[in-house]
Amino acid sequence: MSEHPSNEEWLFDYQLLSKLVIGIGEVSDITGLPTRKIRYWEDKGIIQSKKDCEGGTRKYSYLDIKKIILIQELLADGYTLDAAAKKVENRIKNINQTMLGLSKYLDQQD
Amino acid sequence: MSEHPSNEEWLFDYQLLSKLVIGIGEVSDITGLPTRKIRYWEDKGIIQSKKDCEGGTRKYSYLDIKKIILIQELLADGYTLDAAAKKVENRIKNINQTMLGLSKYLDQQD
DNA sequence: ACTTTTATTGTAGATAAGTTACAATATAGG
DNA sequence: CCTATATTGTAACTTATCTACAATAAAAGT
Repeated sequence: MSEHPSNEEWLFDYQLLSKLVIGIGEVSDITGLPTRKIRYWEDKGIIQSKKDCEGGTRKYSYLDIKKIILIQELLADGYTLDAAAKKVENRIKNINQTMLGLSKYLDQQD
Repeated sequence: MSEHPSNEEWLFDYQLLSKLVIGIGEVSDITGLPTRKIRYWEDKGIIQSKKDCEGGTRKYSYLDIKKIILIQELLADGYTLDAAAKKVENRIKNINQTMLGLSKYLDQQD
C-alpha cells in the first residue's frame, strides 16, 4: 500500500508523458490533417517535429498535437497560417509555465 | 482570456491523451525492452496492443507503457511473468478508477 | 542426469509507414 | 493577370514493423 506512489502521481507522470512521441500517421488520424499538410506546415516553420537523424521519421509530442489543433481552429476562424502560428506561440508559452508550476506542486506532495 | 479553456483543462485533455498511441519502436526506446520481447509478452497475453487489422502495426497507449514498466519492476523483484501480470491487473483497475473520478471532477470545474 | 516449463532471442522474407524532391493546382487580393 | 499564400500529387527510396519459423538458456521437477 505504501510501496507505490499515489494514483495521482502514477497517472500524471510528466517524465513519461514527454517521452510519448507519435508518428505522423497518428497525428494525421488524430487531427484529421493529411500527412502532406503536416509536412508542409513543418517546411514553413509553423510546427517542429523531432527527428533523430536526416531521413529519419518525424515524431510529435502531446504538446505538438495540441499546437496543431489550435492552429486548425485559428485557420477556421480566418487567420493566415503565419498569424495563427504567432498567436499560438504565446499560448504555448503560457502552457509551459503551467506545466512547470504544476510539476513543482506535485513534487512537494506526499 | 475567456475564449480559451483554463490551462489545466488544456493540459489534461483526457480525450486527446487516450488517442496518443505510439509504435512498438518508441515503446522499446522508452522502456528499454527489445521489440522482440514486447511482442513475446503480447503473445503470452501479458499485455495487449491495439491493432486496426491483421498484419497492421501495434499501437500502445500511455497506460500500456505504464503497465510494461510496472511489470519490469516486478520481474526485477523476482516475480514470474504470470505472477507479475496478475499483480499488475489490480493496480490497473485502481488507476482506471482514479482516472474516471478525476475526469468527473474536472468536468464540474469552471 | 534429463526432461519440462518459463523466458528470451535470432532471423528471413514480407508488408506498412514514412522520407525527400520534384512539380501542379487553387484561390484570394492588388 | 500576376503574385503570394496554401495545399496537394506522386515516384522512388528508406525505415519500421509484421509473421512465422526455430534456437537458446536457465531454473524447476522428478
